[in-house]
Amino acid sequence: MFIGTYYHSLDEKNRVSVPVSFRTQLTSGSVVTKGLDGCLFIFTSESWNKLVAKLETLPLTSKPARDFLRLLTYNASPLDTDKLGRTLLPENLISLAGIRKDVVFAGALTRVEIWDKSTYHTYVESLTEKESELESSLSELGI
Amino acid sequence: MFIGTYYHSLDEKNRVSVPVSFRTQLTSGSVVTKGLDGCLFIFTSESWNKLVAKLETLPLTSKPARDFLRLLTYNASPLDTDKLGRTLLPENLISLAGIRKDVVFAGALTRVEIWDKSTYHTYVESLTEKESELESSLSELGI
DNA sequence: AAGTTAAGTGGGAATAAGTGGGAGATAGTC
DNA sequence: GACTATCTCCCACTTATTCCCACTTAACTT
Repeated sequence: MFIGTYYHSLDEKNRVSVPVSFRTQLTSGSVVTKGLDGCLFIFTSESWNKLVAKLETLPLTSKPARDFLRLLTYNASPLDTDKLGRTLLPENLISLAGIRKDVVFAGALTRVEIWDKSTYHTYVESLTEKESELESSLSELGI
Repeated sequence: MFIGTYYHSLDEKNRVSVPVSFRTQLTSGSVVTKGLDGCLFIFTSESWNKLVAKLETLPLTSKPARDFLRLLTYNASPLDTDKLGRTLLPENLISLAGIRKDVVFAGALTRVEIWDKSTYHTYVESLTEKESELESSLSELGI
């Protein structure tokens, strides 16, 4: 289970430290890819394999299926860490998430999200503003 | 499993480097052929055999089935690599995919897709535009 | 409060990968 | 049968990536 927010910085070689408390769970086989709302998702190998199993059932002959598959796989990259706990973010993911230097790691239970710091703050502010709307849509979901 | 995007260039002898992370999986018996949406497909011998098995069950009397089978088989070619990890792309596949010099290799789980760089960017932009529609398919898959 | 330990960041060196060119061999044609 | 052209294999150079080490900062313990 991933919770909490951690600030780190990207160095000139596109390396960033993975928060210590996430490291034991992000074992070999974890995958980082394009997420939603402007962030990146890190899947554990377990949750990534579940997703892959579903994606592999998609028919080759369906255009929307191909589009969808490519959206997830083209930008995916294995999350490897060096022995100091850093991972190398691919250029395409850095630009997709608009990451400059300051990076935010945020735990979202089953996955970790990576944000550019300023994008993150803008998003969190918009969350606060919409809090009351959120409550009503949440009750519809039965929470 | 193939994931990620890699840029390489075609030299004057129509050779192109296969991304390192794909090489161990693209063993002898792999096949490159005309793909869909303007790219080429590379299948591993395993995924190629599965596809062939499906194609063989298609009724001879179905025109679309015949068309699809011919599309894949007429242009298929074994993917051989030299000892530096380069493969020679046949002329017909190069022109089919509109490849000039800059080539994109993109992993799509069971297959690798080869794009001309500018065709690739055009396609990815079109993907971005319909991203919100595609996101709704996420929930259909239970993601 | 100070020392010790763990974590974050930066730089440099070694290694691997990408690209281009050349030489040798084979096949086809005159 | 010889010459030419094409294709394939091999080598070398340049660029990129990865690994390793050191320094700094922060946190925790005594």
